Amino acid sequence: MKPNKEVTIHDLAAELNVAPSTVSRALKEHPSISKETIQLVKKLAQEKGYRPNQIAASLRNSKTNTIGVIISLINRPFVSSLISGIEDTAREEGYNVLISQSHDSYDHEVANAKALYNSRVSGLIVSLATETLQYDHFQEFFRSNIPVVFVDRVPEVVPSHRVIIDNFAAGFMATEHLIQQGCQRIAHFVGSQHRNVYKERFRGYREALQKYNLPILDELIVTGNSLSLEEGTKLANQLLSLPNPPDGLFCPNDTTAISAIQCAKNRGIKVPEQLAIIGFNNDPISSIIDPPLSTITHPAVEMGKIAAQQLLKHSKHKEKISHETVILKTELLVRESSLKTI
Amino acid sequence: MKPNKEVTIHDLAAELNVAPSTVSRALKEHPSISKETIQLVKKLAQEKGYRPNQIAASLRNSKTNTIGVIISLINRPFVSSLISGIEDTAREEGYNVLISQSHDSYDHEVANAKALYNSRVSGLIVSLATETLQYDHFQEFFRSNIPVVFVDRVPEVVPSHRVIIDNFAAGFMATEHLIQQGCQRIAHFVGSQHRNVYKERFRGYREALQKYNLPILDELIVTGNSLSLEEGTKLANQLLSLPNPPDGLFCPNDTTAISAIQCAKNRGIKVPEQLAIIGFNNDPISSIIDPPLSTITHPAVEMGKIAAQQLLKHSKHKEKISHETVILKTELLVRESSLKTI
DNA sequence: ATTTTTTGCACAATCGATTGCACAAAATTT
DNA sequence: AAATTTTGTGCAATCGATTGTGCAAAAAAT
Repeated sequence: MKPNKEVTIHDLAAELNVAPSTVSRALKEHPSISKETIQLVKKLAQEKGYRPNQIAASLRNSKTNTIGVIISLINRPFVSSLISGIEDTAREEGYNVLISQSHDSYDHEVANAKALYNSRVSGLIVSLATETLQYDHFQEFFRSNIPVVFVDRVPEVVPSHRVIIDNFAAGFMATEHLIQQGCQRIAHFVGSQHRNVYKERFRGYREALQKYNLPILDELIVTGNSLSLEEGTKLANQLLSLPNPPDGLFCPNDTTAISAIQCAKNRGIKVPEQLAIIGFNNDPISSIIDPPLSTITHPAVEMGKIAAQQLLKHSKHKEKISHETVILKTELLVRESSLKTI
Repeated sequence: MKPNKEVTIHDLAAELNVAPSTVSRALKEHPSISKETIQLVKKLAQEKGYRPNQIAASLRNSKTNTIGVIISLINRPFVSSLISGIEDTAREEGYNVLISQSHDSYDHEVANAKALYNSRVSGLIVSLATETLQYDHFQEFFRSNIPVVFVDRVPEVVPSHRVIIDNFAAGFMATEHLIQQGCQRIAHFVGSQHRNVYKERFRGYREALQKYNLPILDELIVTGNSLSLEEGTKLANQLLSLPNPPDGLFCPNDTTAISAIQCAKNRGIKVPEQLAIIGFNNDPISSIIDPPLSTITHPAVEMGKIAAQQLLKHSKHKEKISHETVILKTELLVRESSLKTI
């Protein structure tokens, strides 16, 4: 008994007095191999516990059956749901998933892209770092015909496969909802304007105000970067310290919306009566906080699934040209934090 | 210009009129290669954009520099933090991270273990599925001397590397805290008794009661399985419908503690005055809910980092024998949900 | 000026699976 | 019965990096 040794096709071949090539083909049920041989090979493979060595196959085929993923930080509700969707779909199809975090840093993103490229991933799913402004680090993938699918935070200039939501429509919808609740002075936390998601949500906000003939006031538009809980608190305090504070607030994520709710409570400002708040993402926390947070649903798991499906489709069929963009549905989820009337 | 072709050491070798083996050694600064040659090779490698093919190296070395991870569900605060820690540490060391979700199913866990084994991971980090009762699917790793590190939810019978917290002490601490707040009838949501984490927390609960001469009452001990938000609500309702309801509750996770708080609020039961509640994990949500939830801190990110470090250590040094167990600190985090006295 | 040691590099096998091509035996056609 | 086609396998090269062994040239020792 030599338990440490892996069984290879050569071992099987030797035992059956056939060539390794025959074993290889038999295992794949190649038409030019007789049924009997196929039976024989498969039976022995089973008995001896043969496991195909993916590495060897990968080397030979220059294909790894592995999907690389670059995201900002796993440790965020939206992101972990996204990955969950990717992983489920990929594994069903026999693909592995290699993940890497950019920590929202451009340098990390570049390094991770290189590492994944060197690992010869079959495809790449990327949600861009906040910092990223140029996209040269994906060129090698394009050149090598390795499909890249961008999700959620996508480049605006690079033609590419994308799976996104309609951030403009969602931003518009959120703002319009606040207007319909009677808000007159609606504030907005602006995220990094390099990123489509925040830029578009902001645009939706502005267009909604215009449609209803409300002024766009600079003092009500405050700019954030990380949009973390801490930053949200800072921004909220800034707004609520205004001589004429807002009566509505559209936050581009739930995290800062939560900050705002807490900040308002601390200051004795009633939500939604004095300040109606709506967030974005429908994080689990949004339904827990008091008052429950109105928000925009974001189909994170589905987005991951579809991104993986797209990737596998392009990976298999080698459809090089068409750059597909899939736009997923979002919905306005009205809870108490924005419900002034009734 | 043929952009699709990858540069190999053979290309470099040909151009410099040296052997591929020399190039290989030069790139690794092997002592038997002259400084000048090393310079030359590195310069050309740089110029031609040479990228080592990990696959080829993996095949040759039977080492992939890839860590496999099996967890229940990425999409949970504790788990995503754990992975985040693993990924950061692994990548620093030049390792890739391959993730897979068991969805708390034994069958999935087995399938994932096989898939990762076939992918020839250099090591495996596992947090067991709730369902898992036997551990044969890890035998191949043990036999092949591939290090396996269990984290948080670890097998009790299999000798192995582990990174855990002292669940018994934590459970004791949480319960003792409630007792010290004056609770007399302390309830507990019991998780799956196959899993060390829930078993030990439960044991801590019982021992604390005994130490303070409080009775262990069956009616106050209700058993859950998924310990989800929904299940928590069900269990909480069950408890609060008792003729003589509890005045304290120790939940083995924050999720069910949140359910309990909301459930109590809905029934007009005051937390913590009528029902003091403490959770476990210190999920982000725990500080947001009203009242803020007392809980036990769980160093998820650190746990991931240490698990990865342990793995890499064992992977590199081939220290086969010693099965190390690392126990991380947890702390009682008292917030309002359990604070009866001043 | 020899002999011995050191230095620097090349050769060739190896990791395990894949695949184009060749080729003998069997089946079919004339 | 001879010629042709089909069927089933084997051979050998390939993917790209690694490494033990061997050998010539340069350096050091005699």
